[in-house]
Formats: sequence, C-alpha cells, structure tokens
Amino acid sequence: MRLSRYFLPLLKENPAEAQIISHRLMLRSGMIKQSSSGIYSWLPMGFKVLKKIENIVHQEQKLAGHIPMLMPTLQSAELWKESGRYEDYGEEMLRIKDRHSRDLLYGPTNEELITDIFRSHVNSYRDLPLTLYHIQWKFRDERRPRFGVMRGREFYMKDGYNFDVDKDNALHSYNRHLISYLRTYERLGLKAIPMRADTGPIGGDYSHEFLVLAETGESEVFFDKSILNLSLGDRQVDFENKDQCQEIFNEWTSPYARTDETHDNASFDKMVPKDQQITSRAIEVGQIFYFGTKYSEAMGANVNNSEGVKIPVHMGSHGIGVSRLLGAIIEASHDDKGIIWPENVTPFQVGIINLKQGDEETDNVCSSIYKTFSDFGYDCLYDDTNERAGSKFATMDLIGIPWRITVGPRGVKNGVVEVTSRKSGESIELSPELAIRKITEIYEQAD
RNA sequence: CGGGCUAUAGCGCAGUUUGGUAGCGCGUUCGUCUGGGGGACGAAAGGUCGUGGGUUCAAAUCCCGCUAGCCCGACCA
Repeated sequence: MRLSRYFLPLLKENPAEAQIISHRLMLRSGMIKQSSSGIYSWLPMGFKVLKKIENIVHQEQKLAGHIPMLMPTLQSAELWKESGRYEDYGEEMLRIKDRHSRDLLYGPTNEELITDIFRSHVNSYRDLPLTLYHIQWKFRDERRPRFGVMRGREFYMKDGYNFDVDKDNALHSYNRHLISYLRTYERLGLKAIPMRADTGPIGGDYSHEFLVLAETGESEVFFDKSILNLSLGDRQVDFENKDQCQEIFNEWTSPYARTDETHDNASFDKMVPKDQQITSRAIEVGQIFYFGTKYSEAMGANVNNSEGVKIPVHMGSHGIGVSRLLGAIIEASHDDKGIIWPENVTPFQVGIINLKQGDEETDNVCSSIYKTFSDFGYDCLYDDTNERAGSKFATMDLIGIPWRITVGPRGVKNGVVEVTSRKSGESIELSPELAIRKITEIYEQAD
C-alpha cells in the first residue's frame, strides 16, 4: 500500500476522551473512531489487525479440532426465557422489539442458541464429542464503557461450546480449550496466565480466566513468579490425547495464580515463597467454563447413551475477546513513540520510508523494493508522501510497523538502504536485495 | 446506577468570573525555499459556540430543561 493512496487519519495530539495508552494509540494511529459510547468503527488499519488476530484464533481453534460456524447477532427472546436467563441477565442485555412486537435481543453470548441447534440435530452419544464455535459481534450494554475497545459495548468475540457425554470428556474439552488458548496468546506475542476464576452469570463449576499483565489492567492478580517461565513453544500437542492435555493443564494451573475475585492470602503464603510472589495488574483476554448440564437440562439437550437412555449432555463455553486483544497487545507492546506490533499481527510487515520523494534514483529504489514485497505477498506500507523525513519516521513509529526500510539519496549512491527494527531501534545498512531477504527471513521464522 | 467533570474549527485548548464584532497552537489548502527524527516564510479556507427554551437593546458568557462524552465507584470478554 502506498501511504499517499491509503486512508490513515493520524492524530498528532491525544484526544481528550482517551485516558489509557492503547486507546490513545488506537485513536492517534487512525485504527478506530468512536461512533457512540462503547461502539467503534474500525478504520482500515484497525480492521486489518482485527482480521489478523481473528485469523490466528481460527487457525488455533481448528487445530484443536473445533468446528467454525456463524450464528446471528440478533436472537429471539424465546430461547432465553427457556433457559431462565432472559430475566437473570438484567440491564446488560440489549432488548429490541421487531415490527410485530416480538422480543429480540442482541446476543451477549450464545449458550442458548447453540444448545437449540444442538438439540435439534444431535440425538446420540455417537455424535459426541462436538465442539462448535464462531467469531461474531456481541453486545453488552455496559454501565460504563471505557478504555476504548477494551471495554466496549459492542465487541468481537470468539465463543466456543463443547458437548460431551460425561464430565470426564467435558473436562478434556476444557483442557483442550486451555491449551488452544495458550497457543493463541503465544502466537499473538502475549504472555497470558490462566487463573482460577469465578463463574459469574454463565454459571458452572470450573472456570479459568486468561490474564495479560499490564499496568492499566482492570484486575488485580496474584501469582507464583515461576509461571512466567512456562511456554508451549513448538511443543507438539495431540489434542485428542487426554493424558497429554491433562499434563499440560496441570503444568499451567498448579502454580498459584488468582485474580482478586478468588485470591486468598493464606493459600498464597502457603503455596508460594515470599520472593516468588507477584502482585500485579492485568487485563482479562479470555475465559473458559465447564458448567455441566446447566443448559442441557433446562433446554432438553439430551442424547441417547449406549444403553438407549436419554442423558443431558455436559457442556462448557469458552471465549476470547478478539477486539479486546488489540488493546491488550498495545498495552503490552508500546513505547513513548507509539505501538510496537508483534510480527504475527502487524497490519504491515514492512514499511518503506522514502527520504527524498521526487529524487529519481531514490524513488526507483523504493518502488522496486515495494514491488518485490508485493510480489512476495507481503503487506508493505510505502511512505511516498512529500512529508519531511522526521515526520515520516514519527508516523512509522506511531503505527508500529516492526521493520522499516529507509531509502535516501546518500545510501542509494553507495548501493545501500537501512533496515531498522521498531523494537530495538537498531539499524543496519544492506543492499536492497539483502534487506528484503533479511526481512522475509524474519517473517518466515516468526510464524 | 450513585458521585464528580466537560461540551467553542478536523485535533488540543483560551475566552464564560465582570453579557457588547469568536481567538490561539497543531492540522488542512496554495506558493516559495527546504530535505536523515514531527522545517521556515507568505497567503487562504474552515465555527448554527452540543441542543431546546428563558432573561436582555444585546448571550459562547446569566437562568431552566434536555442530550452526548469523560473520570471515580459498584458490575464485566
């Protein structure tokens, strides 16, 4: 993309309404525009990142054996009356009437809808286990939306639902989700810690939240420092293998890690030596639940077991806040100049700065690098505007592209361009060919 | 939903106390000079002062209502 042809409405100053860093940077870098309280338009660059994150979430879900689908945003109130949550959910649920005065609602979550789909089509234990998921817009009419996309009213969420024949199998699904989430966060460049959690309005017996450490987080968390050393890396995971999944689950959940909701000082002191205890702020980026037969009994989602007896299925639900992740990633990865995108989610893999637009040789080198990247299928942002150098650098730093190629007449005379890492700020001079090769090698390793 | 605050040009703000021709910085447009970390000079465009009513010869300014937004708290992916 040539910057002169793109739509990237940057702000030089911080908008007054934005208080936290990710919100400011998202507004300043032209990723989002607030449309009303807690509701945002996703401008081209924000949309690009959102789709990248969504794509990674899809890949990891499918890898874990979960099946993608799509349910509507508007749901009939009938199903919610059946589960009893139409009344329970309260003011957070946006209720709508259609022209026939039928009660509709903008879905805050999908347990009822998915259970209805399940009971209509699945009757036998032979069809289990089954995990369905979708990534869809949700609406929760928050009392106080804030922090930009971190606590919007409309938000984009992956939510998945598992159906299993018994508790043992359902807990395997639970473990599978935990692992697939850990993998997802790692690919997004985030350190997310699973913490034992309350179950809230979803209900149920088991729940873990995933928290990313950040000063601006809404939750206070307490954990054993050793958990920070855990990593899945390129470990081979067989999601069908119950024992292996259980082992990984144990590895990640046995060290003490709780949010302020479930924290208990006595256990903390008992389980974790003082010098290993960490207290911090964190952002919740996902949650998994096992709630047994809560919905299947209320809504009659039964299957025949091997003896021909109807039994309610065991279920769980699992969510990742996809739009919130943008905020969380920025909170975890920025400096005073702007965003620093992890390679896997960056809107553009590489940025080209032309230091002297209009200089024939410099223009030619830029165009040729740009064309090569485009031919390789890379998203490359070429700043071909007439801005001065300082302004172009500031823009690239603000929007956070991880790798930058700087082309100026001085270097071009010597046959070199400059490759700069956004993260370290370090630059090296290379020929254009080697510069391209270096960057493509980095991205080949990154994924 | 309780408490606090704000609303004036695309963004950031002054002007409101004490009513009297709507201002500044950044950005935008045009021109010239520039050209390796948010350049300089010159010119220009851009505002029903959130909204409805009231007081007044006169309202951004005073009074009343409404709306929107932000912050703190209680709730949440």
